[in-house]
Amino acid sequence: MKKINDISTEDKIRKAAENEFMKKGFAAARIRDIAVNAGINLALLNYYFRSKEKLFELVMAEKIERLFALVIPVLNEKSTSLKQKLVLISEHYTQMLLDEPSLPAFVISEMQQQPEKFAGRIRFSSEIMKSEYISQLKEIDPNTNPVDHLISYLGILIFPFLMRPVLAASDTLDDKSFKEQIEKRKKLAPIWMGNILGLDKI
Amino acid sequence: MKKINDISTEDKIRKAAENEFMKKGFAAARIRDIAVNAGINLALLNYYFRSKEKLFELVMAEKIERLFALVIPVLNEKSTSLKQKLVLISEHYTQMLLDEPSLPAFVISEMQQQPEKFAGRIRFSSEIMKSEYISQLKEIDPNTNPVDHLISYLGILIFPFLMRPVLAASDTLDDKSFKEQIEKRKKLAPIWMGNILGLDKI
DNA sequence: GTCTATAGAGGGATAGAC
DNA sequence: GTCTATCCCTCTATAGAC
Repeated sequence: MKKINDISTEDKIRKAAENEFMKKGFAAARIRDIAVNAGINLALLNYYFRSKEKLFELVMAEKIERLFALVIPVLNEKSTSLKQKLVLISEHYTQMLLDEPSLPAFVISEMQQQPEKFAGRIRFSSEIMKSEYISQLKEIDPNTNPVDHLISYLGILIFPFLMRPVLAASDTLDDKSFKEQIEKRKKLAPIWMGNILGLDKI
Repeated sequence: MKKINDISTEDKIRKAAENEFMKKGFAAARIRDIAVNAGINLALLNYYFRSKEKLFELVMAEKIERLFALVIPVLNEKSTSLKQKLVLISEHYTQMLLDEPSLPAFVISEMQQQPEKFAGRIRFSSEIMKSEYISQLKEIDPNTNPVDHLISYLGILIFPFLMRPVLAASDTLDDKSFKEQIEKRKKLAPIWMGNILGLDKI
């Protein structure tokens, strides 16, 4: 038992596991390294979490939530206009991604490599189809495909973070100028999406 | 020595390596499995390619080329309009991605996990900045950021393939309906990008 | 060029003392 | 709860016969 203000051993391991898995992915991650970075040893890690797999699933569940659940409350909000929703989504995602830039690549690559693990865990379009956002979109254009548009919007917002290694390899793109570029895109993205949806024509 | 029409051992290994690396990523891939799927054994694989690392780099180099180089000739073409370039990019990428749907997730995740290997290999924005596409874009709006727009466009085109496991997990999205959706997006994407760039206002 | 056999290292997991 | 020591398996890579 630790002092109340101390970080519990369990949380230290969890935190170290996040770093390791996010940096190297499941297959390349070493639970030995997680233990060292948590300041404990291998046996104790297994005492708390039973196996590498179980520890990974815990981390992953939280990351998925963080990546996808962000958008749901915004889409459901009754008091905001479509335009406002676009602005809010851009702001929320940009902030979260600047805080955790490698989150999308991590989730995407693990989803690709072990889709079994995600079977029950993602409820995406069902929640979206019932949202306020859909109603507002249908008002503008009854034939529109809302999931399609949302994918495009998330692509615009998230893709720069996936391409960052490419940009960094060709340009000399340091942290500062990347962040500047992202801040500009944060403002532009809802306008672009408005153009796609034809919002200015109303 | 094989018959001329036979696939050489080297190519059999290469092909099997592609499958294995694309499916599991570098860290989880097993050269034993590559050897088995190539119809040979482990020792022979090392005889041809020296090491797992070297084999991987060969595969990766080709995949990067396939993913990024596709867009360069289109951007450089002097005889096509901006609108036509958008259509061509959409068509080329859609066709390539339908042919090899897991290519982007593979490249992105390996880039993230081992950026060292890509240092010299990607020349992206330098080639783009000199292209015909840039001149045409500057005519419309001298203040536009062409790399930014290109990232958005590639995001729109590529992101659905990265999200596919998500879509498959929530909907029941089979191969056929995914392909239909992509074919629709192929036609819509250049229009959307035209809206973003304000092409219809000219 | 192609094989069998094995060296050699590293990783996940557990036994058992404290 | 936490540690040290170790088991045991799997993987890459190579030696050496054919």
